[in-house]
Amino acid sequence: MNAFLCNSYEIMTFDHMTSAGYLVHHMARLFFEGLRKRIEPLGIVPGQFPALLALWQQDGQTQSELVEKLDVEQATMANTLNRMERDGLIIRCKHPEDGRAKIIYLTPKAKAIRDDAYTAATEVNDHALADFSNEERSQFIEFMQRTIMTLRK
Amino acid sequence: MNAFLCNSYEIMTFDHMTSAGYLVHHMARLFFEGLRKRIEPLGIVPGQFPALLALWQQDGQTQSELVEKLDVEQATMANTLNRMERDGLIIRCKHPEDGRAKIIYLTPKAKAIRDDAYTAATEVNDHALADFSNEERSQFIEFMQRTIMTLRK
DNA sequence: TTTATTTACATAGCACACTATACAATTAAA
DNA sequence: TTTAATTGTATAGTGTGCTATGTAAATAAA
Repeated sequence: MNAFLCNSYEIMTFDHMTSAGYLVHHMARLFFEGLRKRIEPLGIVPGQFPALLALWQQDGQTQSELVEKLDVEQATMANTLNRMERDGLIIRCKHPEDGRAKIIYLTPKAKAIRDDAYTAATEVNDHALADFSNEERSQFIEFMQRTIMTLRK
Repeated sequence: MNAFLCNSYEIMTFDHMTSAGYLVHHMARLFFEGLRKRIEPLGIVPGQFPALLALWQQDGQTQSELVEKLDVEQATMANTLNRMERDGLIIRCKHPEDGRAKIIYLTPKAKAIRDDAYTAATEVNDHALADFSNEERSQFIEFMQRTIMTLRK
């Protein structure tokens, strides 16, 4: 259980139960799947959530603005937007001033599911932190924010 | 910044900066990429890490044992093992008693990189939590363990 | 003993992350 | 003004997760 309980260096191993990276990865998969099940009825998938959040907050952004805000690679964003366009969640319009850029607009379908999507995401978060006190909860959030700041450099 | 600062319900939005799921997902991507860069010289990729950890700890396990320990789907494990076999990290041998099962053994190549891989993973964790006190660190780890327990049901 | 169920594994198909690369439009330098 | 560098987007290729499905071997039920 604890590395210090090992009786020799030879059998002392990297412990996945106390590795931050390992735990983060495991958590991420569980959150992702929890969200997937809840938003499936809405016709969206977890990978579309960040872009939807940004566009619900402010419709009509360019791809590069979304890339900046969501901290994903440009190619990832382009592919995600392709699927969202295919699924009737967004349309891409020409930018009036910049011939390279395109402006992303939400369709009525995407606008309509906003509140249900918020509810689904909140449910996942609440379930995950059900046994946390309010103080623990905000401390956990703060720890994660700090970690992200550090890793983004 | 804070939902309570919004002056009306209408413009109050789900905040990605305080959503546990959003933060976990972002963290996971950053850890993943940090590890990727460090273990690339070793000839392995982050998705192989969990299986390698389990096999470094105990060589010669079946696929179903790994699936159980790593909490991934059987298909995910099978595909990961396919790539590991292709990359010369493991070999699959017939199980002496069970004709369905196969036993996974590490190759010398996989055994040889163990210590360097531990070092790489430790570096990522230490970098991510560089500004955490020992107490904060263990609290963070405990929060994540609790979250995983809850989400696994 | 024959049949049904369960178990161990493989594969197909898809989502979503990445790097590497290409190209056209804009902006800066010469 | 012509050329060079930068910017916005798209696509190809790959890794790693998922679900759904198929198959052979082992076990349970009949």
